[in-house]
Amino acid sequence: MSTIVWLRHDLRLADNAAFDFAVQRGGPVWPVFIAEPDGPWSPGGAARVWLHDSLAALAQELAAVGSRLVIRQGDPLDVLRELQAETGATALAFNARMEPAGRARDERVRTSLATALQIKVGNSSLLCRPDRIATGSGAPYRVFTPFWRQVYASLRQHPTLPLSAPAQLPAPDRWPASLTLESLALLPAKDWPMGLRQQWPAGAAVAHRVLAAFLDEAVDHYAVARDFPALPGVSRLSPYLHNGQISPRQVWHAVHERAAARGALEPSERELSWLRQLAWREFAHHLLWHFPTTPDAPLRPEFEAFPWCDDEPGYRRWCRGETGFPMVDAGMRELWQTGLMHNRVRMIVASFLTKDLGVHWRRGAQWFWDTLVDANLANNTLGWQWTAGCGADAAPYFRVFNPITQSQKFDPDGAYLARWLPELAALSPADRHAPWLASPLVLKAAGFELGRDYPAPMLDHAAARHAALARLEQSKR
DNA sequence: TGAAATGTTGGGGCG
DNA sequence: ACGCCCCAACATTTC
Repeated sequence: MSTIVWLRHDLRLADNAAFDFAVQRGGPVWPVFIAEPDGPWSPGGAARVWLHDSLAALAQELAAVGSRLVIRQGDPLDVLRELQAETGATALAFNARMEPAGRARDERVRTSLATALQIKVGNSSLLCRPDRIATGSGAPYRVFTPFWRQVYASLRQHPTLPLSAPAQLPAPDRWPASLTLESLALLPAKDWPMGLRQQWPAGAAVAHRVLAAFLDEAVDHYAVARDFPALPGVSRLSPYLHNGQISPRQVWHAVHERAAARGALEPSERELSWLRQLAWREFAHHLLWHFPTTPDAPLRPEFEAFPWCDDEPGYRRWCRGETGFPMVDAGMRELWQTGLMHNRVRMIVASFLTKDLGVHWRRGAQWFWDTLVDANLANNTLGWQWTAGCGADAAPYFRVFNPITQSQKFDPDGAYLARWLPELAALSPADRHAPWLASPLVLKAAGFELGRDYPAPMLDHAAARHAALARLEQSKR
């Protein structure tokens, strides 16, 4: 009796069905991570850095329970075959992936190795398996609210506790060879903001501290504070959820424990407003599962022929945060420097790219994929199709964000703008939202020159909005 | 999980 | 006292 545990997006010991299976079964356990050849949606630059640090943390966690992390590289099926031959393992356990390429590969591994190994496929990355939830007519959900209602009802009816972490993992007598983490070359050679790694200490223990701090200090204000990017109003758990350093079930359970601690049977409205966001993650995976072409193709087929603009210079200015619209640029610079962008700002920059610039949402999705630490195919696809208006439960195409109004509304004192655009800090908070509208005398007095210290706006928003609506009209015909 | 255009209402200044 | 205009505030429609 011995088990290979193949780890991917479940880099934790607790609430991990694969480890649970291996320990229940008894005998030595070989935890293995396999770096795969680059495919179309293989991890982007920021995600690779994050993966590097996450694997290092996992190796330490494994060492603490008497085990190790075996690192290999190559086609997973070949590598797993080799490992079986080397170790004599009799079982393989892993947690199912939800994105199209991962599902196909899992299926290939499962069927190819089924005769040689006992295989356990767990489900530890979602609260609700996408194939176990459907509308009354049996179709997949395309609208969030009814989806959420069903998820909540079913979890309330069948609450499940997170699995506990094994206190000890039985080690084999002899460890197979392992690559070093460094040899995977996940860290870029140069030119990457080092702030990124300081922002995101990796590991399950950190993830649980982040969660605990959020529940202590912020969850009760979340419903309001989450829209104000200058405030510490959001959990910042998404990178940990993506890698599985914390599981959604652990998060769900922690909120229910918090409610139980004050004698409540159910979470408060405020706590639910946050769990609702966790359910958006479920919804995104639900959609990706049932509509696997959506990373590249619009869910709503009428958008296949949409007249997107090929504005390459505009796209580059957007990427660099040099559009001249402070709220857009602040978000893009936060993204580049930290690997994360506040969700409210994500909607604003995404609207700017797809509506004001008219650039295809896939270009934006690709940039986010390369720069986000929490880059996740399901969430990224949902978010971009939502903004572009071509997805499930999407904002109608004509819903165009005004980057100035949004800025005034959600960063009224300009603190977020000043944080990421220090060149605007000398201006009064009111003038930061649209410096080209400020009085020239005031700008001069502040020693600020538009075009020198900060770019002039690259377009006229009102005109861009009309052009966007005209493109919609054009695509209808 | 918008924003702009357009419509309606009501208070107050004024002749 | 009255009608008229202005305009802010709010509501509705439209993109």
